[in-house]
Amino acid sequence: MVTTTHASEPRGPGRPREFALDEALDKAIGVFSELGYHATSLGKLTAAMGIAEGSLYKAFRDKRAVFLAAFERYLTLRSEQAVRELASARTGRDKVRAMLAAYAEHSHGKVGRRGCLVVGSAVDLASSDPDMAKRVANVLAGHEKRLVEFIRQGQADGSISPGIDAAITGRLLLCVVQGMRVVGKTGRSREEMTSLIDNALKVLD
Amino acid sequence: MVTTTHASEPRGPGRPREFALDEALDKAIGVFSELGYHATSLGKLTAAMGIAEGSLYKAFRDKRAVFLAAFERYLTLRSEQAVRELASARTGRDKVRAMLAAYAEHSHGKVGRRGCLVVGSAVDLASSDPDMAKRVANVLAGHEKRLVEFIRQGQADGSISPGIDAAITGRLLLCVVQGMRVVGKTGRSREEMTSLIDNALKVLD
DNA sequence: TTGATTTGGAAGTGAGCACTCTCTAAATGC
DNA sequence: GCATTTAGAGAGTGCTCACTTCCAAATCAA
Repeated sequence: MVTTTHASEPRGPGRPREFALDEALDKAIGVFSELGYHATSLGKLTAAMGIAEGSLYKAFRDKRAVFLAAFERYLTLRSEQAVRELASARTGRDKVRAMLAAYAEHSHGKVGRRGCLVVGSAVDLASSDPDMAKRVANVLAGHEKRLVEFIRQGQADGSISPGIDAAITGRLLLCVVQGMRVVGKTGRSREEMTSLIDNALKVLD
Repeated sequence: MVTTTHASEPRGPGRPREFALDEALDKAIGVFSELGYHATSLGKLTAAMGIAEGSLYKAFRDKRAVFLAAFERYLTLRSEQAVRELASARTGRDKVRAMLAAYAEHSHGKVGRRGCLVVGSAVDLASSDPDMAKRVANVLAGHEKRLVEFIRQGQADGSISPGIDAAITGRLLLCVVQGMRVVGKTGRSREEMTSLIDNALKVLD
């Protein structure tokens, strides 16, 4: 089977890997998101990924390396999805709205209960793993920067009031979307989350 | 010394407890908030609380019971503090502002990095401990209800626009404050957090 | 004082953890 | 086809975990 992200690798010697790395990582994302890093034992991890412990340690140095790979893949997937969902948005305001809508969709029902891997990392690992803390901080800073850019763009295209402070408002909206992820962990409906969007957009006026 | 919350207990027979329960719980709140439930070992817990394992198990059934007691005390302390900080607020708008300000004060610097025990519980225990999940959901629902009441009060006293939907706006503000706690874990300055307050209040117009 | 009762504290215990070893299977290259 | 290389899988390993046990110390009721 396909071994890594690229289908046609320049196959070397040795027995080929029997499982798809990315698919296994997708399962890992699920367990880590649901239980957090510390509560996820290797038994649960291998059971979810569908591979034996030995095989997992052939592919990754240790548990932390698995988490790191899952974390990076999570970011890639979410980023790709964001690009898709923002494609149709033209004005800066539409882009902000699309971003809020994307978070609303991820913050209700089963997926909402599962939670966000970034938020989970921030809570579970930030104090014990300085490197992970830095990564999480970078991700949130990136989201913040993107929101600020959307706001500036909106101020340029006229869809957002020129009177507001883009930096502060961007940070505020970062809090809104991260907060949606936390509140979504307590089991909320789609309507409860999507109804927030238009109200949140009032900070752009 | 004093053993429990009430100084003058009707002392029974036996050797008196040598440590103050509430003070020990305050230390427990610190460790649990910083590391989360699963990453907090009994060794770290007893070291922080300043008591031996045997003594801890005399006072609590198990680790979960310690966490539960710390959780309840955390809620009590925060609630008492909230009452104090809201005392001077007269209008509904002022009460909402005071609540945002309180969260901003807890979401920067060292305390911000330590994180919120409720948010931590939501992320670390919600999926593995249904009872804790329910407790967290109840706490957030309580905060939401309070915010909604403040908004309704503000609409009655004229400090908040009567045109807005109190239920939705209250939920939105809940996301804002919980999000501040998440973002605050990545190390933010006081100014970064307090500057959000006035911008967030625009959703009341 | 004496006996009952409870705490303090350290040593001990079984379970579960992350991780490794070993052996077999399956691929490539000469 | 044989040597080499890598993957798969399960048994094994040492360690840490939550939790218990045991005994000395401290207090109260008689």
